[in-house]
Amino acid sequence: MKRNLEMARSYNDHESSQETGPESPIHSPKRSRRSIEKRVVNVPMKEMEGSRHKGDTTPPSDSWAWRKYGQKPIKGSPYPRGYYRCSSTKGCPARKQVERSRDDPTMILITYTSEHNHPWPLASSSRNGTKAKPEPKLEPEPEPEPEVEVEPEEEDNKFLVLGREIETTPSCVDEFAWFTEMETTSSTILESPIFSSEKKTAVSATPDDVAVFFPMGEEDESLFADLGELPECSVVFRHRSSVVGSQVEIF
DNA sequence: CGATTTTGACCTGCGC
DNA sequence: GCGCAGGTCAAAATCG
Repeated sequence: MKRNLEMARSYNDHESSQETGPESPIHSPKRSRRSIEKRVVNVPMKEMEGSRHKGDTTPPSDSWAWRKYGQKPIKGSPYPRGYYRCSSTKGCPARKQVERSRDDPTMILITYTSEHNHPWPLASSSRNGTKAKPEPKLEPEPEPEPEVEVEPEEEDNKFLVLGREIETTPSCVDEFAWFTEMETTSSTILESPIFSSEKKTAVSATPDDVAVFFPMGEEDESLFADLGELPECSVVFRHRSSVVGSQVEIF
């Protein structure tokens, strides 16, 4: 593997092409990490039974296509960390890191990463029907939640955002064309009951915050029960100019 | 043959 | 400023 100046140049090109490139910009090393949101999810190894591949950093299967682009040994951890990029759609900015928990090797730590303007490509991780029982782990004491607290309330297009009932508006849908594109171009996603055409994809918004929901059925709900309070089929993000690196820990 | 994974090099951010 | 650790790239290998 010879990498010379060409390599170094590609980094710069990548950086400069972000402004004019046709594709959505993916994360650039130079981009401030403050504009990157992270979401950490713990998944029991059990969940991985249905995964296509096995391995230390093999992520649990979900409704999204992920392509591995790197793996690194992490200092202090006996397990390497795998780096995955969303390949469901072209230019998808979402990424995730998968590693075994050093404290509990039976747990897989998944860190979803995306730029703050992009929704989290979260979806079911238990499509094989495996019902992992809810982890008895204690929920960390409620600390000031920087994120929008959202509760899925399936009632047509209405949803609760911070206790307020919000209704879907067409303009909101336009704003999330990213998702629309996902639905039409990814067969993987179409397979998911979450994205089935009959189900309404609800989008709600407030002037400052934006939350997107994918209402789930009862069985889906039970599937996600083990994921704590973050239903993987829901997506929360927001429009805020100053985002302090938010990180949500499940469990 | 196209898509995905592996793997080593390189870049960036951060702490000292 | 330097070194380390984490993150990313892309060629080569592998897979389906």
